[in-house]
Amino acid sequence: MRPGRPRGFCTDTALDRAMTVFWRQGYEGASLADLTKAMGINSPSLYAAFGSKEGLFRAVLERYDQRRKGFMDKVLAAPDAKSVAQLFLEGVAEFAADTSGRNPPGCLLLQSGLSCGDQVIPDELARHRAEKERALRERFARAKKEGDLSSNADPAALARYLVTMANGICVQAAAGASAGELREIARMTLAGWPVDGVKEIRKSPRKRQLVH
Amino acid sequence: MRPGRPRGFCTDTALDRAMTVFWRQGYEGASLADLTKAMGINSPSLYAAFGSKEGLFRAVLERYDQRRKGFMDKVLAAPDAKSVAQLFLEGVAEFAADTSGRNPPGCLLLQSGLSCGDQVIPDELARHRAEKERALRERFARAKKEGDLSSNADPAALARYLVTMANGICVQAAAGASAGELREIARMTLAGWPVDGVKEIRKSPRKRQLVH
DNA sequence: TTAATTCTGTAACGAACGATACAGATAGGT
DNA sequence: ACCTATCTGTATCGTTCGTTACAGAATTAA
Repeated sequence: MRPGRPRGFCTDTALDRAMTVFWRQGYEGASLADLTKAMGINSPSLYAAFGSKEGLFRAVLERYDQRRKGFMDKVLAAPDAKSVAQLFLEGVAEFAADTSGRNPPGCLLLQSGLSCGDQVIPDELARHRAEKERALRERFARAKKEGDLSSNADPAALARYLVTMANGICVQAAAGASAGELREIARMTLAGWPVDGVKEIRKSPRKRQLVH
Repeated sequence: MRPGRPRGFCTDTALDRAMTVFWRQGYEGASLADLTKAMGINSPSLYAAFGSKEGLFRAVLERYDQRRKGFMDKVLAAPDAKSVAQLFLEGVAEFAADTSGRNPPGCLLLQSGLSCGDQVIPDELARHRAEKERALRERFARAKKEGDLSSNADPAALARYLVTMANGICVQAAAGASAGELREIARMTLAGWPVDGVKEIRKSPRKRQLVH
């Protein structure tokens, strides 16, 4: 064991509590006073452990990814592209509306800093979101090779479409939408799962648009 | 004319410049120094005209709605529900990616304060977004009465679905998505315009889900 | 001209911000 | 027991925040 006085708090617990504050108030709206109070520590302890407010934030983001990894793994392990989409969207809808735990509604990767005085924060968050899009894209590319996605499907477009809807769902959740409403949005999206639609629109785009 | 020294700046121009700052940096990330510099005035002028930072922000929101009213009117005037959806989503995609003017990419109603230390700001923004959802909902209810939307369609769900996707598109735009990518997302959504899908899924939900 | 009114620029206010200096407390290594 | 290393709490740092006091400039009304 390393010499010196041992740390008097659990790092992960502290990060979870800080996460709630960033989630609810955003990066800039979360003051050091708010954070230290929620984490149950004083600022010198915070700075010794995480270096700075931005350092704490990055640690929170890592912790978040770690906590969400199980979900993404389950989604990516689904047997086919449509199931991946379904698990993803329904899971996001469920997660975004779930306030049973410590988490506010919505998604940390959106709420904590869509815009900031310092562009570094939104950029970092966009990178984390893009990571999930990349995972979906690669999963769909595999699905295409394995044949459960048609040869003219566009994995990149499908992944972008899904994360776009997922982000929209999170925004709705942050604005107070109910779990039922979010589930319905996911269901509507999946009902129009665009693989067939894209094929169709390429064959006869005008006709498709005039059908009601 | 009212006595006293006349105002030395154009209110609307000042609001437009302030809008850009709020849009890019968010409500809390936009300091008074940033705002007065962009607006080309000193703080006493700002406070005389708008009362406070929050007052300025609310004036900016009104100005934003005013500038976007033409778009929503055009959307709502479309002849049928599908056209409304198409004009709305394609318009949002175009608008969110358009940086030819002063506007940053994305949407002010999201970027300026999805989360804040003071919950009043996110609430106010959510109210403005909900207003557009309401307009779409009422338009779809009319479409249902007029018969160009099937009798089992849900206007509220359709409106919620559309604004959810629109918000997602704005998030993607803020993260740097290209106009082409956003247009494609809009196209994919419209290709799966869920009125048919909802009808279908109610008749045979299991079957629909197994088709790839 | 004078009085009344409103806006402008300078300069500064108290409060809150993120970040730290420092001394005391608590551990391991020898 | 002693030195070194790390963490904790108090108390405070300089900066920036939103906001305003004040005096001078610019206008109308009489």
